[in-house]
Amino acid sequence: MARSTHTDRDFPQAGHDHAACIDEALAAAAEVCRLSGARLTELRRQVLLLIWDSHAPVGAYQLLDKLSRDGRTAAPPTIYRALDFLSGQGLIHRIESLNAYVGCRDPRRPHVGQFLICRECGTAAELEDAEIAGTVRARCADADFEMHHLTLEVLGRCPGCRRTGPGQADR
Amino acid sequence: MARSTHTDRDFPQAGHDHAACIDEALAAAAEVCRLSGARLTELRRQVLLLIWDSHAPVGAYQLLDKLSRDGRTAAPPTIYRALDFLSGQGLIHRIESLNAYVGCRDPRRPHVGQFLICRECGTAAELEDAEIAGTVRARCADADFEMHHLTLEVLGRCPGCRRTGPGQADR
DNA sequence: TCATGAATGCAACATTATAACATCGAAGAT
DNA sequence: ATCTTCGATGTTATAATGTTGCATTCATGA
Repeated sequence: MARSTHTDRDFPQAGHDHAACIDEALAAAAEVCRLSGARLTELRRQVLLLIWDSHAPVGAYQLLDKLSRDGRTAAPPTIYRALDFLSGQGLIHRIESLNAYVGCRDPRRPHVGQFLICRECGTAAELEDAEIAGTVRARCADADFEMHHLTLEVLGRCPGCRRTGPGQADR
Repeated sequence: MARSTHTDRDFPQAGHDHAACIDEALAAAAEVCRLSGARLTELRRQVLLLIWDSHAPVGAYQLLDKLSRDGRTAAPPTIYRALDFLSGQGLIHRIESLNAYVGCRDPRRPHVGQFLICRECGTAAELEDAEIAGTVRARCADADFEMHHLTLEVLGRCPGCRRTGPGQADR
């Protein structure tokens, strides 16, 4: 069966051009906020950048540490408000099974996130697969259940870590 | 499209015979533990019962309160150890998006849980749909990703709550 | 310039989960 | 029957994650 409409971007490779990811994320964020009339303040922009440090989900308190290291005073509400804003704009997703947050690769098109998350390197890839979403919707319809939000997270081992050998520790 | 092999039990109805659910859960638990050689102690049995108070996922500290009301002294590790044991035996599932725990309806057959969770009444229904699981596995294969664990949780509104009217508060 | 409301700073607190170590008790070995 | 052993439980403290409430600042439009 065809891969249907999932994103054309594959699992983030070790040596990819991450600066391009960051540039794209910032450009998309600016556009999304402009269209929605929301204010992408310096703080919010800064937090978004910190989240985009890598493709691995980051915890709220890790972000707090990073903010502090950047010289900004920050208490938990600071970061949680920024996270609320960013996720409200669809710029980031929360990974429920890790209590962590990751940048969205396609915020211009609203969608529910579907994630493959590597236990070894921490990297998360966003799937956004229409067939999965469709099947889940169909099952909800079967059950007469009104679907509001889907959480789909697969934990496992990414292509890169599989190549580097089998015996690594979890994280 | 056919419903494939998902469980024959539908969304738990308001007036169903819950005593039967409890009996079945206890019987299954006894059998599972007997087969695995694990010890279903009084404490663990008691916690399992408390979880089966309803089909709504319960938080660890709610369980602690219930245990205390039952006259048993209990600190957090008590409950978390029981939860670890029960989920290790496949007798309960953790709902990541709620930080809560719910009884498994078919512990004899190991599986990954897929849940429909009602925001209004809290009730969770376990799907265990082979088509969804198959599609997810296929996407992982496409991405050369080694799947270890799937978390699939749909938040929404259950048939019963839909019938009682549209304007209820979340929970 | 002023009024307004959103954004941020800040202190305290609530919730969820784990670590470390002591004690108890069931089950088999002697 | 008693001992030994190891898993299960008790207990205290603490870590990790998230929220409430209120004061202050700042951008924006009247």
